[in-house]
Amino acid sequence: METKAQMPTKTKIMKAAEELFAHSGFHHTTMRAITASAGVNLAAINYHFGSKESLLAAIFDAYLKPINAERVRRLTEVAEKARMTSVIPDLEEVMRAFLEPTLVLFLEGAGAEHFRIIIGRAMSEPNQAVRRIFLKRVMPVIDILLGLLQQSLVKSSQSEVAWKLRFALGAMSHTLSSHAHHSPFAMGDSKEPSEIVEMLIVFIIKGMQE
Amino acid sequence: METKAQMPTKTKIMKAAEELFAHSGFHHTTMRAITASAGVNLAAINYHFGSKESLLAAIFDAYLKPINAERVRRLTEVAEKARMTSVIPDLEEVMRAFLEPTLVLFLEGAGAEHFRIIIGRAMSEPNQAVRRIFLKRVMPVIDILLGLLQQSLVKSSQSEVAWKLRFALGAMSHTLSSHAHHSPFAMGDSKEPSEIVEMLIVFIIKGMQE
DNA sequence: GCAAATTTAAAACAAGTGTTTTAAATGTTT
DNA sequence: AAACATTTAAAACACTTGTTTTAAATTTGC
Repeated sequence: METKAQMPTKTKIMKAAEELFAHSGFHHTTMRAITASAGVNLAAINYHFGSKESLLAAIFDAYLKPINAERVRRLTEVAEKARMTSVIPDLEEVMRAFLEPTLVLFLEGAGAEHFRIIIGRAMSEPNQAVRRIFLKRVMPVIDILLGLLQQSLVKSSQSEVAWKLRFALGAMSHTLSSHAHHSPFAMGDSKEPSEIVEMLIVFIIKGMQE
Repeated sequence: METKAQMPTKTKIMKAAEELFAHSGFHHTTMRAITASAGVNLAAINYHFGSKESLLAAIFDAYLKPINAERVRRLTEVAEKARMTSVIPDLEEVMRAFLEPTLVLFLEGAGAEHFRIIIGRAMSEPNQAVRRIFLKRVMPVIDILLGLLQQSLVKSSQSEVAWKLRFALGAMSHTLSSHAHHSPFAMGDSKEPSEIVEMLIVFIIKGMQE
């Protein structure tokens, strides 16, 4: 972490923490490692954020608030269209409304490359506090999504829909958190991020279809 | 953890560790918690296993050795059949040969209920040591599987096949590690484990198909 | 029965953890 | 200039971690 000379301390801390949380996980990343990497004083984290957990929550908010707003906006749009035309919402449209705002994390490698690993791992986090911080920010959107999916998948029971969504979220989170070090098998990196995202969406929609 | 009065200490430790690793993750589970739950002395882990990491490796071996043997047996069978009949291996047969031996962890709830959470989380583990222990035992089978998949998916490039497999493994690992506390959304538990497994396999095969 | 392996108890070790404190210095706002 | 917020330095705090040690007890194998 260089090139953050003129950033305010609070931002320097968040950027350094993102990188370290992504690389080593929440628990294994120490306050001292974060502040050392950020080039600030150890006490600065507690001064600005109150605690290590609140720092993570601040990072989640920074990324998830705009993403969630866009997810809700697009899901509402799909729901509205279905209501107006009296046709059940299209599965592909529903899933794209949820997936695409999330997967921009995969496309804009600039600042999001570390956070996408954090969020990709959050769902299966062993640490309960971390999981709680994550779920609190994601559950409301999942509820909206589930409601729409139950309309789209007319032949599937409520629990079948929920399981299909779980399979889909598993594929997505696993893809988000995949990076070189982490990869069980080297894949020809000939693929552009946009191609990977499109492959994932197609995979999920085909899998969910009745 | 009760009902392990007459077990040897080594077994008591492994069973207690399974439960705690599944519930709280590797890093967050302490040696003192394991030995207390097992009802044995703190020093017993280092006496029998040498270290905390070796204890985890022993747990992986106990489950993964028979599973891997069955996976290799079935994958070889499919490859042999394809060779004999001069027909490309069938995608569904290939994936079932890999998935079904794994997913028995989901069916036989008896002893495997904790380990399936451990293995489901292993792939996205932040802890590098844990990931290394896991990958060392899984990579050889993945290599065989990838080789067969590249024959089955004739229209897909090498990297497309690898990505499809990654999506599939994400869905699988996420399903394996799912349990009540961990669930972002309550799903009507009306589904039998065998139904869930079948839904997952169908989801994956449909998603991978060309 | 004897020797070896196992198990226990209790304590200590060395290192690392998040957090807090005190005091001084620096920056920003008004 | 004065008042306030920010940042630093350095140390300490209270606690937990995996591992090791020493010594005594118990069990097991031959």
